[in-house]
Amino acid sequence: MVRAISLNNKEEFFVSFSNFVPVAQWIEKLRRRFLIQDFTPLPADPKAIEAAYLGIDPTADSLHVGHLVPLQLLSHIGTYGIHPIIVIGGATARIGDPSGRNVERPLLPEETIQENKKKLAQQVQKIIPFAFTLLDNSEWLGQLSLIDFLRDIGKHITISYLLNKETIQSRLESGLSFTEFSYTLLQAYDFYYLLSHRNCRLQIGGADQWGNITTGIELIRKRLGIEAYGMTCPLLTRADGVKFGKTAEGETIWLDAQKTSPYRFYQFWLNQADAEMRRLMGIFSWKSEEEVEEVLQAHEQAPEQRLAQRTLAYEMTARIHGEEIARTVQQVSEIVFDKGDLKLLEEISESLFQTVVSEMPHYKLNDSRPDLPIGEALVQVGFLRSKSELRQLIRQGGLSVNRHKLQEENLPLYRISPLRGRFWLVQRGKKYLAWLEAASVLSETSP
RNA sequence: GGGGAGUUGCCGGAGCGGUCAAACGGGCCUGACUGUAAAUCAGGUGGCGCCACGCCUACGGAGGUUCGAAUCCUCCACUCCCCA
Repeated sequence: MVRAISLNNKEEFFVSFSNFVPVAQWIEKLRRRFLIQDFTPLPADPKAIEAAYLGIDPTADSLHVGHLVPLQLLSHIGTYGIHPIIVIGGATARIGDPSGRNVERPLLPEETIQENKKKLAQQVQKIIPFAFTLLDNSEWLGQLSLIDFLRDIGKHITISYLLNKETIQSRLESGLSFTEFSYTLLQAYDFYYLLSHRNCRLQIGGADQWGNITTGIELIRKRLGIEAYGMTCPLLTRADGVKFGKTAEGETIWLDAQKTSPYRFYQFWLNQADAEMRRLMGIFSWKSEEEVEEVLQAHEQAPEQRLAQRTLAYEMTARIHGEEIARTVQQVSEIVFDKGDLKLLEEISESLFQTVVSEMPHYKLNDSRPDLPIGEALVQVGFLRSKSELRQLIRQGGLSVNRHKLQEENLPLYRISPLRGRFWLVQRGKKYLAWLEAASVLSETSP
């Protein structure tokens, strides 16, 4: 049985610390960055590891911010001289990993997986800042015949071993197909294959991957008599238990600009709580420990400046979307929040104004009646869900147009003069800002 | 195969013939306080309307009993538990 060294158990940690000095040093660094949850006993000499791998199944067409955590861990390990390997699970995505799931996954069509694979590969390039190897496990799993699999792999792992896995046990009652049950073995085979062909001895993953990782280690030990290693990063949750990378409303923050605009992406980081910043900067920032410390110190001097959030938000946006876009969305955020003066919006250049509009949520009217009531416009366009919500907001003073609190739902929209002849800055609550664009005068098709 | 329990709003969970658009808690939304933080407090949280009053749609699905059903009956579907 593979034993975990849990960081919750300090005594055990320090035992391992004294046993494996060089590796223990970088473990300690990673620990201070909150990047490690558990790991198996590791060899003292990092050369014994050579390469480390992380598997990602192309089950969606983009990575989201949650994926960044294991990717950062892998990257950091890379900086200690261990070659990173990313395995895109083209084959395993066709099966579906039951870990951390309480219902059977729907099977994905082959074309979708192929498209997802390409997109994820591109995104990974942006995240790992140096050379790494990218593989697709269909390369070897596709070759594997069922009979060979059962003889060579299945024979080494007992059912009771698998049934003891927490991820499998928790699904036994709610239903687990044989297909998903087999997933663990396929991932174990990945590890076995990578060790055999790439001399990769370390697998990393999220905490939910622990069971899959240790099965691989077990398989390698039994078949080859070689020791392999595993390491997991924490699954980030916020104080309230919501998965990190999802907003409170359940919206996922994707890396793909089409799915999550760079403005939203920037705002996501900017809105993080002070108390989380040490951990978040440790995990996500490439700044050195000293630099992070400096930022946090400065932040504490004047928390209202939100320096830590701004710093991280900029860094992350620049990494994923590029410096130029990062600068733009930062500027846009400042224009609409900090210096929320409408005059400024009238004064900036047309192209900058266009950028502001296109970066932010944007609703377009197609009703050009001159007496269109403002409330109706906002509901029609989807900014508000219903008239009930509209009234509710007005009653509480949570709705404004061009920075003026709205008090009357039936006020004709055009009574409020739009910015630049056709835009209104509409605001719901404190943070949700969007643009409402007037219907073009030519398309007068409304009844 | 036999016996038992259950399916309620975003979630958990009350309700067991009318006063139920459904207690309570969580979540979420909004407000106050602030720093686009946290904590706290307050209001709201099916939809619509001429909004302190009314209408429509809702308590797994389909029928039925009744002046009246989330609540009773029948059938169907699904879930869980115990015994074989």
